[in-house]
Amino acid sequence: MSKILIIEDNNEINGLLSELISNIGHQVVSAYSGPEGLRLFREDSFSLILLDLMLPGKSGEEILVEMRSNSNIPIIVISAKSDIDEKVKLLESGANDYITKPFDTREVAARIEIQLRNSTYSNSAFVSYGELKISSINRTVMVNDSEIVLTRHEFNILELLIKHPQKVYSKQELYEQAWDEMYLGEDKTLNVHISNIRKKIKEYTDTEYIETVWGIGFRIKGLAVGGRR
Amino acid sequence: MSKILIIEDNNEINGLLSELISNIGHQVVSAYSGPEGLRLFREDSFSLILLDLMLPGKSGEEILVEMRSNSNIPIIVISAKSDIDEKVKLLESGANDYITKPFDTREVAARIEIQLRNSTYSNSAFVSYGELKISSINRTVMVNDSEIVLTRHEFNILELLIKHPQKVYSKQELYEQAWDEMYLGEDKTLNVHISNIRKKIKEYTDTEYIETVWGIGFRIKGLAVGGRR
DNA sequence: AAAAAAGGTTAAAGAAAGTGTAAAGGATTG
DNA sequence: CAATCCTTTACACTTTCTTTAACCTTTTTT
Repeated sequence: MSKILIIEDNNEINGLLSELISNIGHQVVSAYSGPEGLRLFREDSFSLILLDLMLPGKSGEEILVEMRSNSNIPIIVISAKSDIDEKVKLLESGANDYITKPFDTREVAARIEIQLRNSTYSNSAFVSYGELKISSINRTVMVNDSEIVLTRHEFNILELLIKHPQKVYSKQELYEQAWDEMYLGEDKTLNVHISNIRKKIKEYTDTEYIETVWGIGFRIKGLAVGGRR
Repeated sequence: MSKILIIEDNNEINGLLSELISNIGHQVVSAYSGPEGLRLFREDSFSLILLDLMLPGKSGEEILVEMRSNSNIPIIVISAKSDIDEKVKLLESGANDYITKPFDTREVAARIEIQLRNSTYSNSAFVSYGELKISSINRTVMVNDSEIVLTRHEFNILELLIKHPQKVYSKQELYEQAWDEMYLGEDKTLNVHISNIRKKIKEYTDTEYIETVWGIGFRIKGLAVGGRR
């Protein structure tokens, strides 16, 4: 089962797609505007995105480019525009498929499955964040194009943080998700691992990527300048 | 540059596609009938196939099914039929994309690039990886031109690893795919097989090809790596 | 500004995971 | 139905990772 994000302002169409995706056994999250879609994209992690072009707040084109700048998640554009120039432009700037409205639900379902099938084996499934680039399939992390080798737990931790930038992970959440075990409070183990990850990242950059959130846990530090302490 | 096979009986369209593909920098081979296309597919190795549906000799549907039975090569169907049932059926039976005639050449170009971009697929009779050369059809493995004889499970394991270099296979994935049976955790069997494969490979080379990923599983070791701990 | 609380770092002991050999147990085949 | 080959189990050994513990630093509270 995959988690799919629908970005579509029209309530009816959003509902229709949502139902369709549930029916073929996937989990759905709906966004009704560009910024909302981008926020969800950044905070959560999805296997595929269905993107409408005409959106309030921010156009689908802009969203596509923004998502492509640090992820190669499959994106299917759904649009009422049948303008061929637009279509080609979108496909060239990174959309994986382009479906014109009105669409047939079975065709949409089939095209979703094709994308999901492709991305399972494509060894290019990665997410970048600043100088970091992480591949879940290869379980590798690159810092400025140099590979750093992380152990199992180290990788799990960094993967969680990078795939959900902005999100603050409590120590308990981090522990339970990276270890898949109960967290029994007051444990320095996690700190040691965080320390080790930081040390490895520092071999290739001076930027600090893991931010400590006092009294709570950790998160990936925002890239934009002007961070507070 | 990729090698692309066009299977299309209409001379004019075949020529048009052929020119288009050359223009975007790929190599083209043209077939004008189903059987001819299949023969070329078997004899040569391509990165992608453009398949017309209405063909003399053998229908595009049949060809699709036949190719899919033993290959994951990206196949783009190009058809005059805009019948939605047909379209869905084809997409579900393994086509990667479906373009209806008349088509825009730029769109075709863009869709070809998308397929090539996501696929790591190779249709060669042999897959080579460094000094290893593996033939799925003959179920043989050569190391520096000397054949090593692997048992069924040994071959299945090495085949998986080599066909998806870089990808880390968890023990569970490896077991379930090589045995086609449920993995019930904590099993040393896989390790013994890995060990045996390594031993056989070592008869003819000093390079270590199978890398252990601690706590996870195994993968084929990168050929030119600069990783550090 | 001192005390208290939370986090950071290091090194080393201990736990967990992986390796390779050998032999037992199954399956297959002539 | 016996011989053979493959798979699995067992075990002693090696490697790597995780955790503990001690001590240090930073931040917050009083």
